[in-house]
Amino acid sequence: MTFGEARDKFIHTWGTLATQWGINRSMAQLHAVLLISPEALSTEDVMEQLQISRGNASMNLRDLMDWGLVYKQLKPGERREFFIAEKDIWKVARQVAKERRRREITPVVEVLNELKAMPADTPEAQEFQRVIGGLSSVVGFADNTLNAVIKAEENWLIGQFLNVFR
Amino acid sequence: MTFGEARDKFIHTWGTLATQWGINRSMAQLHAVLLISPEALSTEDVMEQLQISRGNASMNLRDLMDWGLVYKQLKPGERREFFIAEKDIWKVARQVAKERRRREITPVVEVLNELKAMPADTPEAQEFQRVIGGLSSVVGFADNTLNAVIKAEENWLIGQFLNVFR
DNA sequence: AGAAACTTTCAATTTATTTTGAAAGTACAA
DNA sequence: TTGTACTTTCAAAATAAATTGAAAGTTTCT
Repeated sequence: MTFGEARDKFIHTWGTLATQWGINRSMAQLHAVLLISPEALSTEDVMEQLQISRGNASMNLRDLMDWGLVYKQLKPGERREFFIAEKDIWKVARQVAKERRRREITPVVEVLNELKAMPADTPEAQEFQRVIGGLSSVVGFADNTLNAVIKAEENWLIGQFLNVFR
Repeated sequence: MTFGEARDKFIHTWGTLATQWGINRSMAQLHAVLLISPEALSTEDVMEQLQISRGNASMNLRDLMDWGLVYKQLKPGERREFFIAEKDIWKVARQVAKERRRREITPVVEVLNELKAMPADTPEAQEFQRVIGGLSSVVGFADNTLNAVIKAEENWLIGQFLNVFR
């Protein structure tokens, strides 16, 4: 396997994983390209490397910046903008955990808490409360796990689950 | 809020969360309906409650059974099939963790390991290896966390992250 | 064997998401 | 203030995903 093949395989694999978890493929692939690039890249660069349009690149780069995963870099004497990815992978993980928690988990926790306040006065309502309660603890676990990632030091996290292996 | 409104809100919220994490909305809503139903439901029942077609119901019920989240139940004297959801929510969580790990995480771990074997003989290849290495440990953490859910007792899991809160 | 009561499949359709590309916008230089 | 070199926006087009519904399949009963 040549380096080019390895790079393409990585970009492809990362895009596939992303779509399976509800993230836009182009955004993930753009991120992958920037992650493995030693230098900052221009919009033209990523357009060419991924064969995507200017509009697509512009919008997804902006989303990546919103997620705190990519920074704009201005080079002196250059009018166009360059982009560079956050290189600390654990910081990337913390950032993703933070955003997904904020956007997706927190709203669900709020709805579940609201629903918990409903009376359990019929068999249906009783079963409903049982399910809401159970899901609350599962979602709470997910929420806490994301929180752990957000707040944790890298070493603590890596160690945290090593015992699971042996 | 009436019970009907609460039920609808739950079904809607669950469907939204699912799509955000790459799971089909109908499948999640079908699951929600079965979860909160005290008795097993027929295909007709769920078709009516969610206003979906027979084909849609049939395919998604099959998927739910493939995921190990729903069981077929035959009633004596009834020709048609009834469906009942796994009621132990932590078992549901274990099952989902197991399936997503198997379908989505494991293949990525394999590709990352394959890519790790590439030489780091140029600046590009060196940066590439740095990224692959970092992602391996992040994906490894996710993999271990899912594994913990899969293997753990409910009580252990709930306790595991309580310290994060205080 | 045939009919009744159901379930499954899948090509066609609909809906949702992503992508494009050109117009509009912005910033700088002359 | 005009031109140049860019970036952003967004309506339209393309693509992907989900859904439908009717035909085909299955099982059970007579």
